Amino acid sequence: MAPVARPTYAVIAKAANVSEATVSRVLNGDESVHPDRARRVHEAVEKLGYKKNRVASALASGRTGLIAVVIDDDLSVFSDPFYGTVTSGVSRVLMENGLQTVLMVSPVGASDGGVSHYLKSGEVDGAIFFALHSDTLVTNLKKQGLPLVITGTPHSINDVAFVDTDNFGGAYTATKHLMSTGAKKIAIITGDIGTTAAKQRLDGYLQVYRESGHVPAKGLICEGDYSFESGQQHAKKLIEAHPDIDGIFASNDLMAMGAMSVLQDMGIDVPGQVRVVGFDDSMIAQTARPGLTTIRQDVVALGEAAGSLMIAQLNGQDVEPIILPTQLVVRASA
Amino acid sequence: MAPVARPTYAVIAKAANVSEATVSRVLNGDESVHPDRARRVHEAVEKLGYKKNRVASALASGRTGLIAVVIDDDLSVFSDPFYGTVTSGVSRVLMENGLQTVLMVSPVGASDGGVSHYLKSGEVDGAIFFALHSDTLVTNLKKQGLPLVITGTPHSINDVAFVDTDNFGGAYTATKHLMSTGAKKIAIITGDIGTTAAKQRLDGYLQVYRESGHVPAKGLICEGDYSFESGQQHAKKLIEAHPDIDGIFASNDLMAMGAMSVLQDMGIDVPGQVRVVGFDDSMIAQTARPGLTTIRQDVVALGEAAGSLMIAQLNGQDVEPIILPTQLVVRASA
DNA sequence: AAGACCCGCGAAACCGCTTTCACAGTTTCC
DNA sequence: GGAAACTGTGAAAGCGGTTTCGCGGGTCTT
Repeated sequence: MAPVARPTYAVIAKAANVSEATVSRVLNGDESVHPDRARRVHEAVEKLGYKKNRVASALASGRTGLIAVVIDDDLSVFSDPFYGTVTSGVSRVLMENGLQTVLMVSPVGASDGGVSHYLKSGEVDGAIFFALHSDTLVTNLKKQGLPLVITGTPHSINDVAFVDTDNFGGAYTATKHLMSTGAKKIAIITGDIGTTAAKQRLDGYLQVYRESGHVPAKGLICEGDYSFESGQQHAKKLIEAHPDIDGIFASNDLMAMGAMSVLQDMGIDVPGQVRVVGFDDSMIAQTARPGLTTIRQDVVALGEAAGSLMIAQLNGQDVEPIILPTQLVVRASA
Repeated sequence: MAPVARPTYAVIAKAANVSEATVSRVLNGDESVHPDRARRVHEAVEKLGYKKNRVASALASGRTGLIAVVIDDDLSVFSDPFYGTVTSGVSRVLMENGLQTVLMVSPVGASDGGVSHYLKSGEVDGAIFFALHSDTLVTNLKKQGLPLVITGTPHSINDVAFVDTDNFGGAYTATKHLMSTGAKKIAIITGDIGTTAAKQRLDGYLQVYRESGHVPAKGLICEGDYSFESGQQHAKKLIEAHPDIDGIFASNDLMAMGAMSVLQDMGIDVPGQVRVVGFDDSMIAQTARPGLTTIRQDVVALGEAAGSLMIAQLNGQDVEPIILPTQLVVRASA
């Protein structure tokens, strides 16, 4: 396979006139080697173009230099750029620290099955999960001492590192913005309420109402599922039941777009009659007509945060959850 | 780290009362072991919950079970869901074949640098590249005998496996559709012409003209760069220079959306006065108003094809490029 | 000045699996 | 009936690093 046999410690050791143990020490940054010898080793490495065999290194040391990124197949990996974007952020940070990203797109399910086995086999030094419906696998791995990071706030586990967007704050800002532009009767179309993100966004919305001293009228809170279609359906129902609605906060851009399309079809002016705010600041928010006012979350930064949390854990540091701020992006829709 | 020491061959061998060599044979599907002994091994494996240590296996056999997916950092990884989607398709196929995906998002550049080193170090059994600007690294690796697959048609290399969408056919269909719905003067906004995909789509467009016996008027061919803004700019210029244009084929949905937004701003009816067709059938095509007529490419299938081409090569089979068909999706814009 | 320590370094064991090699025990063939 | 050709199997030598252990020599104590 490889046309040129790559040099090994044996070769370097001979060239530098030291033992293999010393080569190992030098290459792993052991300070206790005499500078002269260290220099000789470095020169030999340089001259022979030596590159450590990571596999052999992994076997001997027990550290593979691989971090798994596990994406549940249930999630809408195929339509939502979110996962790819976060993962690229993760990957970059890991790479800068000499680690590689192993991507596992698979039904995660119970604590057996392929993914689980793989993770338990010690073939990775850590794992980064995306928001999962079940926590069992994670608790399981946690018990095994595998460094873990979760992207998205976990349901029940509280002793595991995680990163998330400030969903509450973002939703709060969005709703507040609707009010401050004059909306009085504001509906919310939530995401799949099984996700913590959807719950937190709903809470942010409710908080604004609470502070205003009012209570959202019955039926103003609709449970969507993050899809375009659910945005359409709920918008329709909302308008029929409450023709005087003047604001809609959708928990993601896609549902916001669905809602806008229905409103426009019904001849309702956006933002004249009804203001609409989404969440994500995805591509569709930018290309929409009218441009969709929305809450931007920095998805790359989310991935990078997840990566650094992993690095920190591998270095034995204690880690705190990271919550990233959001930003209101005002366009034409509200 | 691991709370429970995992069993090794030594343990299995003792339990099954055979040698370690035999355990290895059984676990690697060597037929020449007596069924009774094989059964004993399997029972021991089952009972002790044995799982092979892939690292040790990799060291001894030289096969890591890892395939790299290399995405050039130049590419718009962050905005375009394309890469994530393809990669998830790749990952699924590889996983089904007992391989893992190592994701490398990095500036690929010359034939040295991190990625290059990693790939040359024999730490992966193969690599899948996304369309790259430079072919040098690939030719280099090819020479080393590393199994390679390229997603997207490569520029110059012709002895390397690749998968691609039928860009020519898709563009041909798109343009033909514009003509068949009555458009006479059809412009094209191409993608970054440095990419083969953009070239092929342009060729498809030209082919329709050629067959119609006409020649596209000067200035009907604009070189965009796949961005929303470039769609806007070129649409504006086109309308100003040729007010009688009645069809625009944009090489991706994003530019098509840019064009549509400009047209609408100028008070030009789509599709009444100008018909617009995009390429990709991305989310924005579905959510656009009017819905964007476009060419669907099956991105997941593209990834799966890349994966299978890799598997085939690892099995020593000869492989042919795979070109996936496209499909016209008619919506309101044309 | 002698014992206690410390430091830098090499020998060698080890990580867990794969694969070669040789050896009995058969079977096949002339 | 004996040489030749197989067959199934275990012993052992790797794969290429990491890490423990102990040694020789220098430094510190007292």
